[in-house]
Amino acid sequence: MNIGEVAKRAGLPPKTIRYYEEIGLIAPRRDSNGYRSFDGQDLHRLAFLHRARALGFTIEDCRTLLALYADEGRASADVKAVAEDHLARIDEKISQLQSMRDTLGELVRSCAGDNRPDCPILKDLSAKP
Amino acid sequence: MNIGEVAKRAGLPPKTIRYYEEIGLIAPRRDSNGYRSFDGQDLHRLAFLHRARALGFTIEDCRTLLALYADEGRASADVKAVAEDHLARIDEKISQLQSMRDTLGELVRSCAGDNRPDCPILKDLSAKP
DNA sequence: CTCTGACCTTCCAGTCACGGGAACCCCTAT
DNA sequence: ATAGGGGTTCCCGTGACTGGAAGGTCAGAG
Repeated sequence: MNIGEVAKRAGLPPKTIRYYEEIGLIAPRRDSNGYRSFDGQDLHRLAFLHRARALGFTIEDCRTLLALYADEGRASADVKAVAEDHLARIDEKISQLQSMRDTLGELVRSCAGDNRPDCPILKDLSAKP
Repeated sequence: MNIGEVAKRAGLPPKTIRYYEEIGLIAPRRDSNGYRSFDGQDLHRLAFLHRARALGFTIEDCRTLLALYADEGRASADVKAVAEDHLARIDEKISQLQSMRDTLGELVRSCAGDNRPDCPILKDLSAKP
């Protein structure tokens, strides 16, 4: 499989696949003409990466997860630890965003949004602490 | 005021303040020795920026908001529009994260987390579509 | 007067996970 | 022979900073 074909199947842009090779997440072999040649296992790893990235895991998390996946003697606790850390980061991010959203929503709600200059949003932003 | 002093008062690192000057968000005058010299208005702008960034506005949003703030003839509708756009982006981000969180939470919940290798998390990541 | 240490300055590099684009090579079909 | 649609490498840019190096400035201590 050439890169275009595997890209379509894995649902990742060719650029991203080249990048993943560059940082050592995959290592497809090369044809005599220099083209990357992907086999089923490469595709499988790429699909894995696609799914893991869609769940928000960082590239380094993905590296760890791929290593655990390849390690038959892994402990599921190690996988779970990675996922739990990530989950905690997501939760933190969500609560930050929700706090922003609450404040901002209140400001938006209280702003007339007409052609007069008075604006509680600007008033809040410029409030002395 | 030197940069250290204004940094403390505005709650921003000196590095960030220099960066804000570089991209034209502030323009403090300079002392004869080359040191930046901040007045009350500079401090006020920096506090404004600090607050706006804390609400998640991008730097370009901040630039717009500062311009609107300075414009006595502004329409509050323009301010509200910026805030509403931003609010929409936040909501989208939150729902993305929550969808990740739901999936990931389910996976974590179903993983034994012991020293056996079987792991539903890896199973999910490596599932063929 | 010198020295120390805390400031300040600029400039350069790195972050994260790619994306755009240039310049060039390869393969197939017409 | 040529046109097109692949592929390749390399370099730059993204957002919003952060770290660090190399060096100028200033106040107080000895």
